[in-house]
Amino acid sequence: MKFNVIKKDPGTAARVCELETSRSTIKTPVFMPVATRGAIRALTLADIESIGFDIILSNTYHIYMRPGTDVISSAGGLHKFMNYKKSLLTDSGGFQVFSLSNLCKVREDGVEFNSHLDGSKHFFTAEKVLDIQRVIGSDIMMVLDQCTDYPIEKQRAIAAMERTISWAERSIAYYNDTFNKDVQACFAIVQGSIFSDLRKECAERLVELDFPGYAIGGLSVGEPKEIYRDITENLLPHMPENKPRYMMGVGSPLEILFAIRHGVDMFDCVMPTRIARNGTLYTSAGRVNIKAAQYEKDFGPLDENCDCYVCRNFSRAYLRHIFRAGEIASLIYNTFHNLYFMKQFMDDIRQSIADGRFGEIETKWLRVFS
RNA sequence: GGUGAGGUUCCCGAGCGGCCAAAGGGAACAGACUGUAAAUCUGUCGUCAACGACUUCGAAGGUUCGAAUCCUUCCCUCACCA
Repeated sequence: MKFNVIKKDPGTAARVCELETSRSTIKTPVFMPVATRGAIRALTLADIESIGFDIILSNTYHIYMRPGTDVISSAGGLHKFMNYKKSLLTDSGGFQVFSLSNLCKVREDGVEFNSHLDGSKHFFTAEKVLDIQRVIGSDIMMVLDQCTDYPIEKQRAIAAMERTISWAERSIAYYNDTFNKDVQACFAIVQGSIFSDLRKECAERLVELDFPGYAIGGLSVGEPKEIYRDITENLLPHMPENKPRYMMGVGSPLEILFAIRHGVDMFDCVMPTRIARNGTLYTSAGRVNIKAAQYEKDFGPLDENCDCYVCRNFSRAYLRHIFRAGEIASLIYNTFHNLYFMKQFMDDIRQSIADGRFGEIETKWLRVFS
């Protein structure tokens, strides 16, 4: 993996970079759609390619549980299995430690899971998670971390952070010893919950380990926006400038915008696809709840400033109707539009940084989504 | 024509003397969703000057301190038999 900073915004920490894997070149800031189980919900890969995404995300835990590494290995990796040719980042399963917490137990040397599919018992260690990602063939692998809930007592946040760092130490040693760095990169994850001193400490200790990239985990898990902003703003200066910076699981346009301002390069989030399936759509005028009665006879396009397939062809009234009727096409159109929107949104921001007018574009989007 | 079952709040459907403005679904309306156990979840859902009052359970009478619930008559559905 190669990484270059192309342009820095003079007024903020926002920047345009190029991330090059063996499979594609990714211009950042970038939004990565989520294909947890090897498919973007409701869309085909052709849709993803037509929108123009150069990188998507999948999940180690889910792929490991089903179809399992045996199938993926036999298929020749996840890329071949799903016939995807561009870059793939895989989350480690650390988030599942948090979101499936009733099914798993964190221990010093790893995480004990009960499968959410059949209840079977599994054990993940820092090394095992990298081994699975080796089989998957991810271009960017994530280390096993311990994502914490909000709110959480500081003592527990410290424990989770220490465990995350200790797993990161084992991860980088294993990575350096057994992986081809040109083919697979490995990112560390900063934890520390909502405690700025912990975030700083965690970042500094992880930076010493010299990972190819750094992620921020454990944010947007229910904490107030003020806290998210505070942590982001204070943490970013401690993350290396010459390496990609990835905000995991974020998010909404405003939070992405804020993180970009402070120097974050990469984002992934289920929000655009999930809210699409639940009837909320992003437009150049803000969020539109397509279920609303006010659109019953609104025969105009969803977003007159959007030139996606959905906006060029269907009215709000029709989109509302097929959503209410439970038509599968509704999920497809809604998801397509929201991901198209996210792509345009990121392109718009990236272009503005390149043109030295990030502040102007930031103001525009702030107005739209506030 | 005969016999049986039944008519409940927008719809389906429970309730069968007081704890019933009436369970539970659905629909409708509004909201949430952030490294996906989510095409999921939450709230509202008779009226009003609304911690209280008023009008509802096919219709009209009646019994009772009190009825959607019991009795009488009527209207209407459905099933089977002729």
